[in-house]
Amino acid sequence: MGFYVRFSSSVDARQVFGEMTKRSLYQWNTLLKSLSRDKQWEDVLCQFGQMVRDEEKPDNFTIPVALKACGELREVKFGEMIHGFVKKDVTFGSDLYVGSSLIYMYVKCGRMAEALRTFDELEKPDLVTWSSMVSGFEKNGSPFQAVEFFRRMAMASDVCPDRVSLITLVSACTKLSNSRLGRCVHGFVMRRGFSNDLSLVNSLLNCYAKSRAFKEAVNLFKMMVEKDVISWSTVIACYVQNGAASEAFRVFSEMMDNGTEPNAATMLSVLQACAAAHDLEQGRKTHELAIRKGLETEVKVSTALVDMYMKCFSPEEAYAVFSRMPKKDVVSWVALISGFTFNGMAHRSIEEFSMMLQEDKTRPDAILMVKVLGSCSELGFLEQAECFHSYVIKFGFYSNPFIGASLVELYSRCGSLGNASTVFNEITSKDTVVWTSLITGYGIHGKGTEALETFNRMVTSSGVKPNEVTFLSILSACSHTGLIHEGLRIFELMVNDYRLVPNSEHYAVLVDLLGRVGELDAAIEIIKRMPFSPTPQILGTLLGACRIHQNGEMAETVAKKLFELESYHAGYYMLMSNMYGVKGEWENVEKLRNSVKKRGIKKGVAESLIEIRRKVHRFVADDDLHPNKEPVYGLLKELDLHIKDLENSAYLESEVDSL
DNA sequence: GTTTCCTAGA
Repeated sequence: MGFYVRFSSSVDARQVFGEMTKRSLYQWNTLLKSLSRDKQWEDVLCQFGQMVRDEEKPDNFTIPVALKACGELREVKFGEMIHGFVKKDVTFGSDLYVGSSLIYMYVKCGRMAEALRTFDELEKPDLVTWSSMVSGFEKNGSPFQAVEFFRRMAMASDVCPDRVSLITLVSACTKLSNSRLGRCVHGFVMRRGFSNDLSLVNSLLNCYAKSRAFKEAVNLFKMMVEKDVISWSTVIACYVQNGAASEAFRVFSEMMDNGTEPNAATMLSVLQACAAAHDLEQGRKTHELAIRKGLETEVKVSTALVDMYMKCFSPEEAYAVFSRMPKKDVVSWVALISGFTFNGMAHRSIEEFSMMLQEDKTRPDAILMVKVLGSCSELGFLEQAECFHSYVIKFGFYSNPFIGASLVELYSRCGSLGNASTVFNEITSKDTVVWTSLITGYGIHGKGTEALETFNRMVTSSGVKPNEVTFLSILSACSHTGLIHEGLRIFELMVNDYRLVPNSEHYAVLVDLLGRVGELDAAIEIIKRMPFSPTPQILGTLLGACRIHQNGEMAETVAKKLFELESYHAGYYMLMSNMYGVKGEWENVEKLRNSVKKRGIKKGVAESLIEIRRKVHRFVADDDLHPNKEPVYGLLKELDLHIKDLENSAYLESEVDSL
C-alpha cells in the first residue's frame, strides 16, 4: 500500500493511525517522530510499547526517538531496557545516532557513569557524541570535567569543534565562573569565523555576565550587530545582578523600543530588577505587561511575580498572585514561604509550609527546607525546631551542608546552644558556612569566649578557611562581649593573614567595638582611614556610641551627616531625640519630632516572641498604634533612656497558633 | 527521516 501523509500535528497522526489495522515500520516511525516534535513524551513511550507488542522491530530511527522521550521523562528504567535491546543487536553497535541518544538519555537522568561507559564502548565517536559528553558533564555539575573532555575532543585529530560544541564549552566556562577561559574561547570563536553566530555570541555574553566580567559583557553587547530576545534578556539580567536596577529598566525599554518582543525570561529579569529596587509601581506595571503578553500564567513568571511583590513589601498582592497560579512548583513555594518571613510574617511561612505538605503534595527540596528552617529560626520556636529537625532526617536532607548550617543557626536562635553544637558535631564535612553558623550562634548569645574558641579551632585545625561572613560573626561576637583586644587582633588577622577586604559591615562592627569602650577618637580615626565614605550604618553605630558615652557635641556632628545620607530611618531620629531628652533639651526633641512627622517617617514595628506552653506569643511594640497616647518624649524624663526599652514600652499581644 | 547548543529559585 502506497501511503504518504504529511501530518500537520500529532493529533491528526494518531487519528489516521487509529483507523489502520497493520502499520509498517516506516509508519510507526512517522507517528513517533510527529509525537516527539510536539513534545508528547508519554505518548511516544506508549506508542513505542505498543509497537513492540505488535512485534514490529524498532530500527535505528525508532530508537533515538524513544530514548529522547526517556531522557525528557527521566525514565531511566525504560531507557536501560532499550539499551539492553540495543546491546543484543550488533547492527546498532556502530550507529552513532543510537549511541549519542543513549548518552543523552543517561545524561538527562543524571547517570554520568553510564553515559561515560556508553561513550567508551563506541568504536569511533564523532563530534556529536563527544559534544553530548561535554554537555553531560556541564549539565550534571562537573563543568571542570566538561572542559577537560572538550580538550580531549579537540586533541583527537578526526573531529573539529563546531558551533554547538563551542556553545557547550562556553556554558561550562560560565558554570566555572571563569571569564578568563571565556575570553580564550571568545578569541578562538573570532579566529574560526564564528563571530556572527548569534547563539554562540549570546552564550559568551552570558559567560561574561555571570563571571563578574561586567565591562566585557556590556562591551560585547554594544558591539553586537544582531541581537535577539536572549541577548537583551541576558544583559538585563547582568545589570540586575550587578545591582544596577535602573540600568536594567533602561535597557528593557530600549529593547521594547527596538521592537523585540519580551519572553518569559525577559520578564523574570525585569521582575528581579523591580524586586531589587523595591519598586512596587514598576513591579505592578511589569505585572500588567506580563498579563498583556500572556506570560503571567507561566510558572516561572508567576513565581517571579510572587517574589517581586514580597520584596516590594506587599505580601497581600504576592499571595493573590500565588493563589491564582494554576500550577505551582517547589520554587513557587520557596518564593511564598521565604517572602512571608522577609515581611516579618514567619508564622505565615510555617502555616503555608504545612499547607503545602497537606494539600499540594509538593515534595520539599533542600532549598525549601533551608527557607523553612530560616522561618522557624525567626520565630525562635524550639518545639517546632525539633519537629523540623526530625523531618530533615526523615527525608534525607541531613547530609546537605546548607541544611546542616541552617539547623545549627536555628538551634542557636532558639537558645538551644547544646543542640546547636550537637548538630554541628554530627556534620561530617563541615564547610565555612557550618563553622560560621556555630560562631554566630555563640555570638548572639553573648558567649564570646566560646565563639573565640570555636573560631580558633576553625583556623588552627579544621582546614576550612574563614570568609568575610565568618569574620563579621566573630568580630561582632567580640564586640558584644567586650573582647576589644581580641576583636582588634582578629580584624588584623582578616586583613593581613587572610587578605580579605573588609566591607562596611566589618567597619561598622569595628566602630561598635571601639565605641562600646568609649574609644570614640579611635573609632573616628578608623572611619577616616576607610577606603570608602562612611555608610549610614557606620555613622549610626558611632551615634549610638556617642549616646552611651554622652558625647553630645560629637553626636550632633554625626547626626547631621547621617540625616543627609539616610533621611528615612526612624531609628536614628529616635537615638538623637533620646539624646536631647536626656539633657532635657525638649525644644530640640520637638523640632526633630516635627521633621520626622513632616517627612512621613514611620518607626518600624518592634516585635518580641516568646514561647509559653508550646505556643508562640507575639508582642508588637508600637506607640503609633495608640493615637491618643501622650507623645513619647513626655515619658522620657521618667523612663530609662535605652532605645530598646523605649521600643518595648507598649505591647500588643496576638497569638500565633502553633502547628 | 534521527543525535549535541544560548536566558531562568539558595
